[in-house]
Amino acid sequence: MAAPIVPREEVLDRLLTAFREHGYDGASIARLSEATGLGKASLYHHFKGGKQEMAEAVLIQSGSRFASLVIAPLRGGGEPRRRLRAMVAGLGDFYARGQGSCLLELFGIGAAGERFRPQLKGAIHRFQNALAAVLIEAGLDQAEATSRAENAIIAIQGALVVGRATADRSVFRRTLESLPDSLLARG
Amino acid sequence: MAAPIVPREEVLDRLLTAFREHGYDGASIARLSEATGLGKASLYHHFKGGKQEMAEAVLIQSGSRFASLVIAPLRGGGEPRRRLRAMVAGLGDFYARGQGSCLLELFGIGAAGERFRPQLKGAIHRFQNALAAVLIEAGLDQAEATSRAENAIIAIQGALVVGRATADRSVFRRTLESLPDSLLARG
DNA sequence: TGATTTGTACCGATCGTTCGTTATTATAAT
DNA sequence: ATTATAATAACGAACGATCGGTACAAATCA
Repeated sequence: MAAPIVPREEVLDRLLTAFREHGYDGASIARLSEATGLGKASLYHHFKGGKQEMAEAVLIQSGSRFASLVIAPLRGGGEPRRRLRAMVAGLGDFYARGQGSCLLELFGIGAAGERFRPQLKGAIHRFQNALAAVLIEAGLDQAEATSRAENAIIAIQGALVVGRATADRSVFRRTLESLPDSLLARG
Repeated sequence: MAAPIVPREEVLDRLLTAFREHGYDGASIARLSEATGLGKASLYHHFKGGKQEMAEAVLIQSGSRFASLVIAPLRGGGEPRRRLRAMVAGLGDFYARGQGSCLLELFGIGAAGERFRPQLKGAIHRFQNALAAVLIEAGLDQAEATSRAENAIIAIQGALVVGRATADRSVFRRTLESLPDSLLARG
């Protein structure tokens, strides 16, 4: 069998970058072809479902990367605050320090929104549950922990949007830095 | 002159809705034509600059609507908390209670991002300044007021993203409701 | 009438997708 | 060890449809 010139993981990486830069609609097959170095026909060889399957594959890879970079540190041992700081570091990596848009935003728009909603929904709830579990461990009751976890996710998404619109990366950095304190604050 | 069947404001309204639903790239001229009830030629007669001019006009109308629904209540008289609650009501209207995406997100992506960044940036700063002014009046120092105002904007944008991805409108409502308290909290 | 708004047809470019074909390579048969 | 087979990987070219945009004449008003 013929060996792939560029491994699948690398292809998915480049697809992710392209989707992040242009959104689902804006990322044309021509652009995805250029971004991956694969011809259009080759892309369809690997993703028979076309653009939608490419997006789904990118979502899956992105999900497992999020799991290892962000969720895993939350589940690890140690003090809650320490784990939250590890999560913050993971978030910084995952979002390329604020430069990378979130697929939640990009795939939540238009026709893409309907198609990918279940996966987006699942990703958000997994994150929220993992985060709330740490807060409960830190002494908060279930309702408060769930609420704060949701607020944290909202803050992360909002910081990405505002940071991108203003071309100011410090927004994202500052938001991340404030997360552990605001999550664990008493009251 | 031949009287326009549908007034300009109404046309802009429908364009806004279409842009909100599909994003800049996803909103094709055909869709915009269908959404407005105007033929392509009519659209190009009113917006000689094409799609970009339509988007700019929508941004301008959206900006002035935001000014009257959200900014104006902040500048009005009365207690700070009262004004913040009026702002929250205005935000609910402006974003159609969370159903309408924000042009900040939609126009911040891809090619649209570069074109509209100055206007997005300006809109954010006007909002932030008006919000911070109220907080300063309520006794906060400049730095803290500016920071809280930014966090509020981040929360609003984040709530729109998360609410859309999860198809849960209560996220936006709850975020709005919590704004006055979190903005005015002492500490 | 004269100015303006609109519908229709059309443009070249690009969209997502598929076709037909050629390299490359692991496996099976000789 | 050599050959044949089958599978995978890659490509250029083209598909019909739609893209954003334009030309122009009929229709609609003052």
